[in-house]
Amino acid sequence: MDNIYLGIYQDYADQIEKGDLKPDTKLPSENELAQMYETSRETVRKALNLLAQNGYIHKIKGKGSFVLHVHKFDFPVSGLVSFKEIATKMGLQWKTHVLSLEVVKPGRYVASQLELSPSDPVWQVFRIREVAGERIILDKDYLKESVVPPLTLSICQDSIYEFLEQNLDFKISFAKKVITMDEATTEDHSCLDLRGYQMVAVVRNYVYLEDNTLFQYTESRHRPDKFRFVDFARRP
Amino acid sequence: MDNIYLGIYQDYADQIEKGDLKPDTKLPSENELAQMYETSRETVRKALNLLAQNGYIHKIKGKGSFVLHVHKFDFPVSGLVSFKEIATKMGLQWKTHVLSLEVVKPGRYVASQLELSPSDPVWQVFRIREVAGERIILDKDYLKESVVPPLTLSICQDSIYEFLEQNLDFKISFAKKVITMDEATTEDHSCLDLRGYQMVAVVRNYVYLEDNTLFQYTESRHRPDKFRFVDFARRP
DNA sequence: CAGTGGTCTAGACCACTGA
DNA sequence: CAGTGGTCTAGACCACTGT
Repeated sequence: MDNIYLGIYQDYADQIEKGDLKPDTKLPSENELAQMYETSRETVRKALNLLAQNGYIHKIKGKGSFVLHVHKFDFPVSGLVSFKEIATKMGLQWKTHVLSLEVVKPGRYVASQLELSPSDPVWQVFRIREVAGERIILDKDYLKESVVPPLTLSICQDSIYEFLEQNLDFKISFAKKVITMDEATTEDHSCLDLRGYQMVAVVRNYVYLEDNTLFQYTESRHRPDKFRFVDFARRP
Repeated sequence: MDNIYLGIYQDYADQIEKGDLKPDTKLPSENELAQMYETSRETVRKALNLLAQNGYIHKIKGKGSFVLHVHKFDFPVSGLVSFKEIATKMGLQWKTHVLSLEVVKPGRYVASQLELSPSDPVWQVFRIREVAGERIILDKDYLKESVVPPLTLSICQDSIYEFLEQNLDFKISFAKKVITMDEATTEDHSCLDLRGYQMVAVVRNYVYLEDNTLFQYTESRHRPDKFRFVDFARRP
Protein backbone atom coordinates (compact mmCIF):
# COMPACT_ATOMS: atom_id res chain seq x y z
CA MET A 1 0.00 0.00 0.00
CA ASP A 2 1.27 3.43 -0.91
CA ASN A 3 -0.27 5.58 1.79
CA ILE A 4 -0.31 4.13 5.24
CA TYR A 5 -3.33 6.09 6.37
CA LEU A 6 -5.33 5.27 3.25
CA GLY A 7 -4.51 1.62 3.86
CA ILE A 8 -5.85 1.74 7.39
CA TYR A 9 -8.90 3.63 6.13
CA GLN A 10 -9.63 1.02 3.48
CA ASP A 11 -9.15 -1.85 5.92
CA TYR A 12 -11.81 -0.54 8.25
CA ALA A 13 -14.13 0.89 5.60
CA ASP A 14 -14.23 -2.53 3.95
CA GLN A 15 -14.80 -4.38 7.20
CA ILE A 16 -17.65 -2.05 8.12
CA GLU A 17 -19.26 -2.21 4.68
CA LYS A 18 -19.05 -5.99 4.62
CA GLY A 19 -20.58 -6.15 8.09
CA ASP A 20 -17.58 -7.85 9.69
CA LEU A 21 -17.57 -4.99 12.17
CA LYS A 22 -21.01 -4.53 13.70
CA PRO A 23 -22.38 -1.14 14.71
CA ASP A 24 -21.33 0.02 18.19
CA THR A 25 -18.19 -2.08 18.02
CA LYS A 26 -15.28 -0.32 19.69
CA LEU A 27 -12.21 0.09 17.54
CA PRO A 28 -8.73 -0.33 19.01
CA SER A 29 -7.41 2.89 20.54
CA GLU A 30 -5.25 5.18 18.46
CA ASN A 31 -2.15 4.10 20.35
CA GLU A 32 -2.96 0.44 19.84
CA LEU A 33 -3.58 0.99 16.13
CA ALA A 34 -0.28 2.85 15.84
CA GLN A 35 1.50 -0.20 17.28
CA MET A 36 -0.53 -2.65 15.18
CA TYR A 37 0.32 -0.86 11.96
CA GLU A 38 3.81 0.08 13.14
CA THR A 39 3.25 3.75 12.47
CA SER A 40 2.75 6.97 14.40
CA ARG A 41 -0.42 8.04 16.12
CA GLU A 42 -0.97 11.07 13.84
CA THR A 43 -1.05 8.77 10.84
CA VAL A 44 -3.63 6.56 12.53
CA ARG A 45 -5.64 9.67 13.34
CA LYS A 46 -5.72 10.67 9.66
CA ALA A 47 -7.33 7.33 8.85
CA LEU A 48 -9.85 7.51 11.69
CA ASN A 49 -10.81 11.08 10.83
CA LEU A 50 -11.49 10.04 7.26
CA LEU A 51 -13.69 7.21 8.51
CA ALA A 52 -15.53 9.66 10.76
CA GLN A 53 -16.04 12.17 7.95
CA ASN A 54 -17.52 9.55 5.70
CA GLY A 55 -19.93 8.32 8.32
CA TYR A 56 -18.32 4.99 9.14
CA ILE A 57 -17.34 5.64 12.74
CA HIS A 58 -17.82 8.12 15.53
CA LYS A 59 -15.12 9.24 17.94
CA ILE A 60 -15.81 10.20 21.54
CA LYS A 61 -13.16 11.91 23.62
CA GLY A 62 -12.11 9.82 26.58
CA LYS A 63 -13.98 6.76 25.33
CA GLY A 64 -12.86 5.64 21.92
CA SER A 65 -14.02 5.15 18.33
CA PHE A 66 -17.21 3.27 17.54
CA VAL A 67 -18.77 1.88 14.39
CA LEU A 68 -21.89 3.76 13.30
CA HIS A 69 -25.08 2.10 12.12
CA VAL A 70 -25.82 4.99 9.78
CA HIS A 71 -23.89 4.20 6.65
CA LYS A 72 -25.41 0.91 5.60
CA PHE A 73 -27.75 0.62 2.65
CA ASP A 74 -28.18 4.27 1.91
CA PHE A 75 -27.07 4.73 -1.62
CA PRO A 76 -27.19 6.88 -3.64
CA VAL A 77 -25.24 8.85 -1.12
CA SER A 78 -23.79 12.32 -1.26
CA GLY A 79 -20.56 12.55 -3.14
CA LEU A 80 -18.85 11.66 -6.35
CA VAL A 81 -20.28 8.43 -7.63
CA SER A 82 -21.35 7.30 -11.05
CA PHE A 83 -24.65 5.62 -11.85
CA LYS A 84 -22.83 2.34 -12.44
CA GLU A 85 -21.21 2.45 -9.00
CA ILE A 86 -24.53 3.12 -7.31
CA ALA A 87 -26.55 0.59 -9.28
CA THR A 88 -23.97 -2.12 -8.80
CA LYS A 89 -23.60 -1.45 -5.10
CA MET A 90 -27.35 -1.68 -4.64
CA GLY A 91 -27.51 -4.89 -6.63
CA LEU A 92 -29.95 -3.54 -9.19
CA GLN A 93 -30.90 -4.93 -12.57
CA TRP A 94 -29.90 -2.08 -14.83
CA LYS A 95 -29.37 -1.25 -18.46
CA THR A 96 -28.13 1.87 -20.25
CA HIS A 97 -29.50 3.04 -23.60
CA VAL A 98 -27.31 5.53 -25.45
CA LEU A 99 -29.68 7.88 -27.25
CA SER A 100 -27.05 10.01 -28.89
CA LEU A 101 -23.31 10.55 -28.84
CA GLU A 102 -21.87 13.41 -30.83
CA VAL A 103 -19.68 16.47 -30.84
CA VAL A 104 -21.80 19.61 -31.04
CA LYS A 105 -21.58 23.33 -30.54
CA PRO A 106 -23.28 23.88 -27.21
CA GLY A 107 -26.44 25.90 -26.87
CA ARG A 108 -26.30 29.11 -24.91
CA TYR A 109 -27.40 27.45 -21.68
CA VAL A 110 -24.91 24.59 -21.75
CA ALA A 111 -22.12 26.94 -22.78
CA SER A 112 -22.79 29.12 -19.78
CA GLN A 113 -22.94 26.12 -17.47
CA LEU A 114 -19.55 24.94 -18.72
CA GLU A 115 -18.15 28.48 -18.83
CA LEU A 116 -17.43 28.11 -22.53
CA SER A 117 -17.99 30.28 -25.57
CA PRO A 118 -20.75 28.88 -27.83
CA SER A 119 -18.17 28.12 -30.51
CA ASP A 120 -16.17 25.66 -28.39
CA PRO A 121 -17.34 22.14 -29.22
CA VAL A 122 -18.53 19.72 -26.54
CA TRP A 123 -19.23 16.02 -26.39
CA GLN A 124 -22.95 15.55 -25.93
CA VAL A 125 -24.13 12.21 -24.58
CA PHE A 126 -27.77 11.43 -23.87
CA ARG A 127 -28.49 8.23 -22.02
CA ILE A 128 -31.47 6.52 -20.48
CA ARG A 129 -31.03 4.39 -17.36
CA GLU A 130 -33.40 1.48 -17.19
CA VAL A 131 -33.94 -0.22 -13.85
CA ALA A 132 -36.15 -3.28 -13.44
CA GLY A 133 -37.59 -2.78 -16.90
CA GLU A 134 -38.55 0.85 -16.40
CA ARG A 135 -36.88 3.91 -17.87
CA ILE A 136 -36.16 5.87 -14.72
CA ILE A 137 -33.38 8.36 -15.41
CA LEU A 138 -32.45 10.58 -18.32
CA ASP A 139 -28.77 11.57 -18.22
CA LYS A 140 -27.62 14.45 -20.38
CA ASP A 141 -23.82 14.78 -20.29
CA TYR A 142 -21.75 17.55 -21.76
CA LEU A 143 -17.94 17.26 -21.71
CA LYS A 144 -15.40 19.74 -23.02
CA GLU A 145 -14.15 18.39 -26.32
CA SER A 146 -10.78 20.06 -25.83
CA VAL A 147 -10.14 17.96 -22.73
CA VAL A 148 -11.77 14.63 -23.44
CA PRO A 149 -10.44 12.01 -25.89
CA PRO A 150 -12.82 10.48 -28.43
CA LEU A 151 -15.71 8.64 -26.80
CA THR A 152 -17.24 5.49 -28.17
CA LEU A 153 -20.61 3.85 -27.77
CA SER A 154 -19.24 1.02 -25.66
CA ILE A 155 -17.66 3.47 -23.24
CA CYS A 156 -20.94 5.30 -22.77
CA GLN A 157 -22.84 2.05 -22.37
CA ASP A 158 -20.58 1.21 -19.47
CA SER A 159 -19.33 4.20 -17.46
CA ILE A 160 -17.66 7.34 -18.75
CA TYR A 161 -16.14 8.00 -15.35
CA GLU A 162 -14.58 4.58 -15.14
CA PHE A 163 -13.07 5.05 -18.59
CA LEU A 164 -11.65 8.48 -17.85
CA GLU A 165 -10.27 7.61 -14.44
CA GLN A 166 -8.92 4.15 -15.08
CA ASN A 167 -7.98 3.85 -18.76
CA LEU A 168 -6.81 7.41 -19.10
CA ASP A 169 -5.45 9.04 -16.01
CA PHE A 170 -8.07 11.68 -15.38
CA LYS A 171 -7.87 13.05 -11.86
CA ILE A 172 -11.30 14.21 -10.82
CA SER A 173 -10.93 16.34 -7.73
CA PHE A 174 -14.32 17.70 -6.78
CA ALA A 175 -17.87 18.24 -7.91
CA LYS A 176 -20.82 20.43 -7.11
CA LYS A 177 -24.33 19.07 -7.25
CA VAL A 178 -27.50 21.15 -7.34
CA ILE A 179 -30.75 19.34 -6.70
CA THR A 180 -34.09 20.81 -7.71
CA MET A 181 -37.56 19.67 -8.68
CA ASP A 182 -38.50 20.74 -12.19
CA GLU A 183 -41.56 20.36 -14.34
CA ALA A 184 -41.20 17.48 -16.77
CA THR A 185 -40.43 18.51 -20.35
CA THR A 186 -41.83 16.83 -23.44
CA GLU A 187 -38.41 15.24 -23.76
CA ASP A 188 -38.77 13.74 -20.29
CA HIS A 189 -42.18 12.39 -21.17
CA SER A 190 -40.98 10.76 -24.35
CA CYS A 191 -37.77 9.32 -22.89
CA LEU A 192 -38.96 8.13 -19.49
CA ASP A 193 -41.75 5.96 -18.11
CA LEU A 194 -43.15 8.78 -16.01
CA ARG A 195 -46.37 7.03 -14.99
CA GLY A 196 -48.33 10.25 -15.04
CA TYR A 197 -45.90 12.27 -12.92
CA GLN A 198 -45.65 15.86 -14.08
CA MET A 199 -42.34 16.60 -12.35
CA VAL A 200 -38.82 15.23 -12.27
CA ALA A 201 -36.00 15.44 -9.76
CA VAL A 202 -33.07 17.12 -11.45
CA VAL A 203 -29.45 16.79 -10.34
CA ARG A 204 -27.12 19.22 -12.03
CA ASN A 205 -23.55 18.05 -11.62
CA TYR A 206 -20.47 20.19 -12.22
CA VAL A 207 -17.26 18.17 -12.26
CA TYR A 208 -13.79 19.65 -11.88
CA LEU A 209 -10.33 18.26 -12.58
CA GLU A 210 -7.30 18.49 -10.33
CA ASP A 211 -6.14 21.74 -11.87
CA ASN A 212 -9.46 23.35 -10.92
CA THR A 213 -10.87 23.38 -14.46
CA LEU A 214 -14.52 22.56 -15.04
CA PHE A 215 -14.72 19.81 -17.65
CA GLN A 216 -18.17 18.24 -17.38
CA TYR A 217 -21.75 19.32 -16.85
CA THR A 218 -24.40 16.66 -16.35
CA GLU A 219 -28.12 16.90 -15.96
CA SER A 220 -29.69 13.81 -14.39
CA ARG A 221 -33.47 13.76 -14.62
CA HIS A 222 -35.14 11.24 -12.32
CA ARG A 223 -38.68 9.97 -12.03
CA PRO A 224 -39.74 11.40 -8.68
CA ASP A 225 -40.78 8.20 -6.92
CA LYS A 226 -37.43 6.59 -7.70
CA PHE A 227 -35.33 9.50 -6.55
CA ARG A 228 -33.50 9.51 -3.25
CA PHE A 229 -30.50 11.46 -2.08
CA VAL A 230 -28.65 10.95 1.19
CA ASP A 231 -26.40 13.49 2.84
CA PHE A 232 -24.16 12.89 5.82
CA ALA A 233 -22.83 15.97 7.57
CA ARG A 234 -20.64 16.66 10.53
CA ARG A 235 -20.31 19.83 12.58
CA PRO A 236 -17.06 21.68 11.84
CA MET B 1 -8.78 32.01 20.04
CA ASP B 2 -8.86 28.53 21.49
CA ASN B 3 -7.85 26.38 18.58
CA ILE B 4 -5.14 27.75 16.38
CA TYR B 5 -6.24 25.87 13.29
CA LEU B 6 -9.90 26.81 13.74
CA GLY B 7 -8.80 30.41 14.04
CA ILE B 8 -6.93 30.28 10.76
CA TYR B 9 -9.90 28.50 9.17
CA GLN B 10 -12.32 31.17 10.32
CA ASP B 11 -10.04 34.00 9.20
CA TYR B 12 -9.96 32.74 5.64
CA ALA B 13 -13.54 31.41 5.51
CA ASP B 14 -14.75 34.87 6.53
CA GLN B 15 -12.55 36.69 4.05
CA ILE B 16 -13.72 34.42 1.24
CA GLU B 17 -17.40 34.70 2.17
CA LYS B 18 -17.19 38.46 2.42
CA GLY B 19 -15.46 38.61 -0.96
CA ASP B 20 -12.29 40.19 0.39
CA LEU B 21 -10.45 37.32 -1.23
CA LYS B 22 -11.47 36.95 -4.86
CA PRO B 23 -11.66 33.58 -6.62
CA ASP B 24 -8.35 32.32 -8.03
CA THR B 25 -6.42 34.35 -5.46
CA LYS B 26 -3.34 32.46 -4.31
CA LEU B 27 -3.07 31.98 -0.58
CA PRO B 28 0.29 32.27 1.18
CA SER B 29 2.20 29.01 1.19
CA GLU B 30 1.90 26.67 4.16
CA ASN B 31 5.35 27.64 5.37
CA GLU B 32 4.55 31.34 5.13
CA LEU B 33 1.27 30.84 6.99
CA ALA B 34 3.09 28.90 9.68
CA GLN B 35 5.40 31.87 10.20
CA MET B 36 2.58 34.41 10.00
CA TYR B 37 0.56 32.63 12.68
CA GLU B 38 3.67 31.57 14.60
CA THR B 39 2.69 27.94 14.55
CA SER B 40 3.77 24.70 12.88
CA ARG B 41 3.07 23.70 9.34
CA GLU B 42 0.88 20.72 10.30
CA THR B 43 -1.43 23.07 12.17
CA VAL B 44 -1.70 25.33 9.15
CA ARG B 45 -2.44 22.26 7.04
CA LYS B 46 -5.36 21.33 9.27
CA ALA B 47 -6.91 24.72 8.60
CA LEU B 48 -6.32 24.57 4.86
CA ASN B 49 -7.70 21.06 4.60
CA LEU B 50 -10.86 22.17 6.36
CA LEU B 51 -11.20 25.04 3.91
CA ALA B 52 -10.70 22.63 1.02
CA GLN B 53 -13.27 20.16 2.36
CA ASN B 54 -15.86 22.87 2.69
CA GLY B 55 -15.33 24.13 -0.82
CA TYR B 56 -13.57 27.40 -0.04
CA ILE B 57 -10.20 26.65 -1.59
CA HIS B 58 -8.42 24.16 -3.75
CA LYS B 59 -4.88 22.91 -3.22
CA ILE B 60 -2.57 21.93 -6.05
CA LYS B 61 0.66 20.11 -5.33
CA GLY B 62 3.67 22.11 -6.37
CA LYS B 63 1.62 25.25 -6.99
CA GLY B 64 -0.26 26.41 -3.94
CA SER B 65 -3.75 26.98 -2.54
CA PHE B 66 -6.33 28.95 -4.48
CA VAL B 67 -9.71 30.45 -3.67
CA LEU B 68 -12.59 28.69 -5.42
CA HIS B 69 -15.48 30.48 -7.11
CA VAL B 70 -17.84 27.68 -6.23
CA HIS B 71 -18.99 28.43 -2.75
CA LYS B 72 -20.62 31.81 -3.11
CA PHE B 73 -24.37 32.24 -2.99
CA ASP B 74 -25.35 28.65 -2.98
CA PHE B 75 -27.38 28.19 0.13
CA PRO B 76 -29.10 26.08 1.29
CA VAL B 77 -25.97 24.00 1.13
CA SER B 78 -25.29 20.47 2.25
CA GLY B 79 -24.67 20.16 5.93
CA LEU B 80 -25.99 21.07 9.32
CA VAL B 81 -27.77 24.37 9.10
CA SER B 82 -31.05 25.59 10.49
CA PHE B 83 -33.69 27.41 8.52
CA LYS B 84 -32.86 30.61 10.34
CA GLU B 85 -29.20 30.38 9.39
CA ILE B 86 -30.06 29.84 5.74
CA ALA B 87 -32.76 32.46 5.50
CA THR B 88 -30.63 35.08 7.23
CA LYS B 89 -27.60 34.31 5.10
CA MET B 90 -29.64 34.69 1.94
CA GLY B 91 -31.14 37.93 3.14
CA LEU B 92 -34.73 36.73 2.90
CA GLN B 93 -37.88 38.21 4.36
CA TRP B 94 -39.07 35.34 6.53
CA LYS B 95 -41.55 34.55 9.23
CA THR B 96 -42.24 31.43 11.28
CA HIS B 97 -45.73 30.36 12.33
CA VAL B 98 -45.85 27.83 15.15
CA LEU B 99 -48.84 25.60 14.44
CA SER B 100 -48.49 23.38 17.48
CA LEU B 101 -46.09 22.72 20.32
CA GLU B 102 -46.81 19.84 22.66
CA VAL B 103 -45.51 16.69 24.29
CA VAL B 104 -47.14 13.64 22.74
CA LYS B 105 -46.74 9.90 22.52
CA PRO B 106 -45.31 9.36 19.07
CA GLY B 107 -47.12 7.42 16.39
CA ARG B 108 -45.63 4.18 15.19
CA TYR B 109 -43.81 5.86 12.30
CA VAL B 110 -42.18 8.63 14.32
CA ALA B 111 -41.27 6.18 17.08
CA SER B 112 -39.47 3.98 14.58
CA GLN B 113 -37.66 6.96 13.04
CA LEU B 114 -36.43 8.03 16.49
CA GLU B 115 -35.74 4.44 17.57
CA LEU B 116 -38.13 4.85 20.50
CA SER B 117 -40.87 2.74 21.98
CA PRO B 118 -44.32 4.29 21.34
CA SER B 119 -44.69 5.00 25.06
CA ASP B 120 -41.70 7.35 25.26
CA PRO B 121 -42.97 10.92 24.96
CA VAL B 122 -41.60 13.33 22.37
CA TRP B 123 -41.79 17.05 21.80
CA GLN B 124 -43.80 17.66 18.65
CA VAL B 125 -43.38 21.01 16.93
CA PHE B 126 -45.15 21.91 13.71
CA ARG B 127 -44.07 25.11 12.02
CA ILE B 128 -44.73 26.91 8.76
CA ARG B 129 -41.99 28.96 7.15
CA GLU B 130 -43.23 31.96 5.25
CA VAL B 131 -40.95 33.63 2.73
CA ALA B 132 -41.94 36.77 0.84
CA GLY B 133 -45.54 36.37 1.92
CA GLU B 134 -45.90 32.76 0.81
CA ARG B 135 -46.08 29.67 3.00
CA ILE B 136 -43.27 27.63 1.49
CA ILE B 137 -42.12 25.05 4.02
CA LEU B 138 -43.85 22.85 6.57
CA ASP B 139 -41.45 21.73 9.31
CA LYS B 140 -42.47 18.83 11.53
CA ASP B 141 -40.00 18.37 14.38
CA TYR B 142 -39.88 15.54 16.87
CA LEU B 143 -37.41 15.69 19.77
CA LYS B 144 -36.88 13.14 22.49
CA GLU B 145 -38.56 14.49 25.60
CA SER B 146 -36.08 12.69 27.86
CA VAL B 147 -33.23 14.71 26.39
CA VAL B 148 -34.70 18.13 25.67
CA PRO B 149 -35.64 20.74 28.27
CA PRO B 150 -39.07 22.39 28.11
CA LEU B 151 -39.59 24.31 24.90
CA THR B 152 -41.50 27.55 24.64
CA LEU B 153 -43.28 29.29 21.83
CA SER B 154 -40.71 32.04 21.57
CA ILE B 155 -37.92 29.50 21.21
CA CYS B 156 -39.74 27.77 18.36
CA GLN B 157 -40.50 31.07 16.69
CA ASP B 158 -36.80 31.77 16.57
CA SER B 159 -34.56 28.72 16.21
CA ILE B 160 -34.61 25.55 18.28
CA TYR B 161 -31.05 24.77 17.22
CA GLU B 162 -29.75 28.11 18.34
CA PHE B 163 -31.45 27.66 21.71
CA LEU B 164 -30.11 24.17 22.28
CA GLU B 165 -26.59 24.94 21.16
CA GLN B 166 -26.09 28.36 22.67
CA ASN B 167 -28.29 28.67 25.75
CA LEU B 168 -27.92 25.08 26.81
CA ASP B 169 -24.75 23.37 25.83
CA PHE B 170 -26.04 20.81 23.39
CA LYS B 171 -23.26 19.38 21.28
CA ILE B 172 -24.69 18.31 17.95
CA SER B 173 -22.16 16.10 16.23
CA PHE B 174 -23.64 14.87 13.00
CA ALA B 175 -26.80 14.48 10.98
CA LYS B 176 -28.14 12.38 8.16
CA LYS B 177 -30.46 13.89 5.57
CA VAL B 178 -32.62 11.92 3.15
CA ILE B 179 -34.16 13.86 0.28
CA THR B 180 -37.11 12.54 -1.69
CA MET B 181 -40.07 13.80 -3.71
CA ASP B 182 -43.38 12.81 -2.17
CA GLU B 183 -46.96 13.32 -3.13
CA ALA B 184 -48.49 16.25 -1.27
CA THR B 185 -50.78 15.25 1.59
CA THR B 186 -54.00 17.02 2.53
CA GLU B 187 -51.99 18.49 5.39
CA ASP B 188 -49.49 19.94 2.92
CA HIS B 189 -52.30 21.42 0.87
CA SER B 190 -53.91 23.07 3.87
CA CYS B 191 -50.69 24.37 5.42
CA LEU B 192 -48.80 25.55 2.35
CA ASP B 193 -49.44 27.78 -0.64
CA LEU B 194 -48.83 24.97 -3.11
CA ARG B 195 -50.02 26.83 -6.21
CA GLY B 196 -51.42 23.69 -7.75
CA TYR B 197 -48.33 21.55 -7.26
CA GLN B 198 -49.20 17.98 -6.38
CA MET B 199 -45.79 17.08 -4.96
CA VAL B 200 -43.43 18.33 -2.27
CA ALA B 201 -39.69 17.99 -1.71
CA VAL B 202 -39.20 16.22 1.60
CA VAL B 203 -36.02 16.39 3.66
CA ARG B 204 -35.92 13.89 6.50
CA ASN B 205 -33.28 14.93 8.97
CA TYR B 206 -31.85 12.69 11.70
CA VAL B 207 -29.75 14.60 14.23
CA TYR B 208 -27.29 12.97 16.62
CA LEU B 209 -25.57 14.26 19.75
CA GLU B 210 -21.92 13.87 20.62
CA ASP B 211 -22.50 10.62 22.46
CA ASN B 212 -23.93 9.11 19.28
CA THR B 213 -27.55 9.19 20.46
CA LEU B 214 -30.30 10.16 18.05
CA PHE B 215 -32.33 12.95 19.58
CA GLN B 216 -34.27 14.64 16.80
CA TYR B 217 -36.18 13.68 13.69
CA THR B 218 -37.40 16.43 11.40
CA GLU B 219 -39.50 16.32 8.28
CA SER B 220 -39.17 19.45 6.12
CA ARG B 221 -41.77 19.62 3.37
CA HIS B 222 -40.98 22.19 0.67
CA ARG B 223 -42.96 23.56 -2.22
CA PRO B 224 -41.10 22.12 -5.21
CA ASP B 225 -40.30 25.32 -7.07
CA LYS B 226 -38.71 26.84 -3.99
CA PHE B 227 -36.59 23.85 -3.13
CA ARG B 228 -32.89 23.73 -3.86
CA PHE B 229 -30.14 21.65 -2.34
CA VAL B 230 -26.43 22.02 -3.00
CA ASP B 231 -23.82 19.36 -2.36
CA PHE B 232 -20.08 19.81 -2.54
CA ALA B 233 -18.02 16.65 -2.70
CA ARG B 234 -14.36 15.84 -2.93
CA ARG B 235 -12.71 12.62 -4.06
CA PRO B 236 -11.27 10.60 -1.14
C1' DC C 1 -6.00 7.16 38.55
C1' DA C 2 -4.77 5.24 33.81
C1' DG C 3 -6.67 5.46 29.27
C1' DT C 4 -8.91 7.90 25.69
C1' DG C 5 -9.09 11.24 21.82
C1' DG C 6 -7.80 16.55 20.53
C1' DT C 7 -4.20 19.66 19.65
C1' DC C 8 0.40 20.95 18.65
C1' DT C 9 5.52 20.91 17.56
C1' DA C 10 9.89 20.67 14.88
C1' DG C 11 11.76 18.28 12.33
C1' DA C 12 12.13 14.85 7.83
C1' DC C 13 11.64 13.01 2.99
C1' DC C 14 8.92 12.81 -1.14
C1' DA C 15 6.56 14.24 -5.79
C1' DC C 16 5.29 17.80 -8.24
C1' DT C 17 5.61 22.57 -10.40
C1' DG C 18 7.74 26.46 -12.66
C1' DA C 19 11.64 29.02 -14.13
C1' DC D 1 16.84 24.47 -9.26
C1' DA D 2 13.98 26.37 -5.29
C1' DG D 3 9.33 26.31 -3.81
C1' DT D 4 5.09 23.94 -3.27
C1' DG D 5 1.90 20.67 -1.04
C1' DG D 6 1.57 15.34 0.72
C1' DT D 7 3.09 12.15 4.00
C1' DC D 8 5.18 10.73 8.20
C1' DT D 9 7.58 10.65 12.85
C1' DA D 10 8.29 10.80 17.89
C1' DG D 11 7.57 13.18 20.98
C1' DA D 12 4.41 16.64 24.18
C1' DC D 13 0.44 18.57 26.90
C1' DC D 14 -4.47 18.91 27.42
C1' DA D 15 -9.59 17.63 28.46
C1' DC D 16 -12.34 14.18 29.01
C1' DT D 17 -14.21 9.39 30.47
C1' DG D 18 -14.33 5.41 33.45
C1' DT D 19 -13.04 3.03 37.78
